[in-house]
Amino acid sequence: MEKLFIYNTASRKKEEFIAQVENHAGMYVCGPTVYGDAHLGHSRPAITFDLLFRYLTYIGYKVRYVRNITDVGHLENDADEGEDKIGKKARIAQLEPMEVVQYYTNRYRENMRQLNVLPPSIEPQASGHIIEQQAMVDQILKTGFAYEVNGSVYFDVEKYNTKYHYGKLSGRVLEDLYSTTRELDGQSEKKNSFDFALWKKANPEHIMQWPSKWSEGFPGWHLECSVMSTKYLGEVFDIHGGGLDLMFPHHECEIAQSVAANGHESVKYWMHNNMITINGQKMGKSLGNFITLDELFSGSHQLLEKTYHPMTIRFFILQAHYRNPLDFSNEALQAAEKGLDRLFNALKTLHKISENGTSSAFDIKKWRDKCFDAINDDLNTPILIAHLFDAVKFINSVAAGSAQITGDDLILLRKLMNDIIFSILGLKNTSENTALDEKFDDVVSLLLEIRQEAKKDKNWSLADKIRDELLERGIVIKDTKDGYEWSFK
RNA sequence: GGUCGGUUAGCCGAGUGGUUAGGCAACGGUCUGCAAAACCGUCUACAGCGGUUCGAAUCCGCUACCGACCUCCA
Repeated sequence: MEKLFIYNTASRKKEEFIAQVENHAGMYVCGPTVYGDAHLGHSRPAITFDLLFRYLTYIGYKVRYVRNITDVGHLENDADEGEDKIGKKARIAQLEPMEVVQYYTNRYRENMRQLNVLPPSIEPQASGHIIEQQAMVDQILKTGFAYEVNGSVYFDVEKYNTKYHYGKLSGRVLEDLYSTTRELDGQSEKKNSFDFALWKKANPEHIMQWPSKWSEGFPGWHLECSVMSTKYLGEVFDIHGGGLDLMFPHHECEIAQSVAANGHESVKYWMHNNMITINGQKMGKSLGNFITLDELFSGSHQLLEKTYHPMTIRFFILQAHYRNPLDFSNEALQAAEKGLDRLFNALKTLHKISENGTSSAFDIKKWRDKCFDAINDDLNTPILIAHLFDAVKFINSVAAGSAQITGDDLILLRKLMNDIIFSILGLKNTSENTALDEKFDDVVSLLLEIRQEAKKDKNWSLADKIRDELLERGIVIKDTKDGYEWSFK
């Protein structure tokens, strides 16, 4: 099996991935809070961990991938005084909270499908695990790291920190938090402002609440991940992923909860993807500077110069390393689009060319090792893609007759290119047609056949007319050596 | 203010103590009725100032600038 090294946020080092259970890998990734459409930022963790999911599977692990849907307990603004995000949306839209949840969950899944992100093995919802969350609150109360006030239960960070280190993941020291954590307006029920809710008593008008021994209420946001990861992956599991912005306080709180409840940590490898920025600033819902995925795919945002195919987005994201920030721009996206086209054209060429020599001008086995070294090095897809373009150049040279390839090498190169591009990187051909498109393709092809005949008769005015008129309707004609190609503008 | 990270050619974006990352754009060429596309070739940068070293863009220090987290966030 390939030796995979991944950067563990907990140790700030690249570590060899060694599974808890041989040949099995467990992954938990923080999914979306379903109160709005997914934006470009959401695509990064989805694609990053989809890549990991695919790669672990590819190299032979049986992977259980859990990605949650947050549908309750996630508060707006201040951690304790804010309104539940789903509840707020439901109130404004005059819908049942679960209608909001269902609507945005469906849309999220559709966007993920478009990005060719595989569905996780399990996609649990917080609202479906209220009982388990209550059990964990109980457990933490029992071990003494939580306290109850007026029907709400809070995690006692200060007490926890006397025995363990609260802040170890994000490198925070509790003493600093005293001065940097914002004080709440009015009197808080909490002993300290950095304590966080495990169970919140709901106001009577709160539309999402469940009975419990403490109060009619709802679980705290951080709890769901601790509970659902444990339930489906065990008390100790391999990988926990999520956006860098969740490291503190969300993941820190998860660690504290697990340790308080079970006496030990659950996660072996913490992985965090970096942010997507726009004009150098983080793209986020609360900042109002985000572009939704639907807007990207349809070009309907004022910042967009054109529509972008979901695969362009995927390739754009894979061309940067997941731990570095990635800045959005039309120019960068269009560069990715053209590069991806070039890659797929070469792939098409690769299946057309045939053996043309007794030795190859390109050491395929060495190239293979370089590709896997790249991805094994903390999923370094930019390097991997750079290697793919080395192969592209070679393939084109073979097609042009200026390089040789043996039959065995051709078979090997085809397999490797397919494996890397489709199975591992999860890219899809952008010109894949549906049944409806085939009819359309037929009609356009008919016009282009007529144009070919006109060209043969040197009837340039008719040939140009067809080309120009189609262009006016958004269809671009490209003549090739042995025919033509067309695409939408 | 605290903590952490970053500053790479026109743009995006990797990486390494000494040898061309890659993509896009640009330029030159091949092909072509024209155009586009495609293909081939060219383009050698690492914020500033010190230090370590035979050698640093790569390690260390300082300065400047940028960002993330510290409140919900992918």
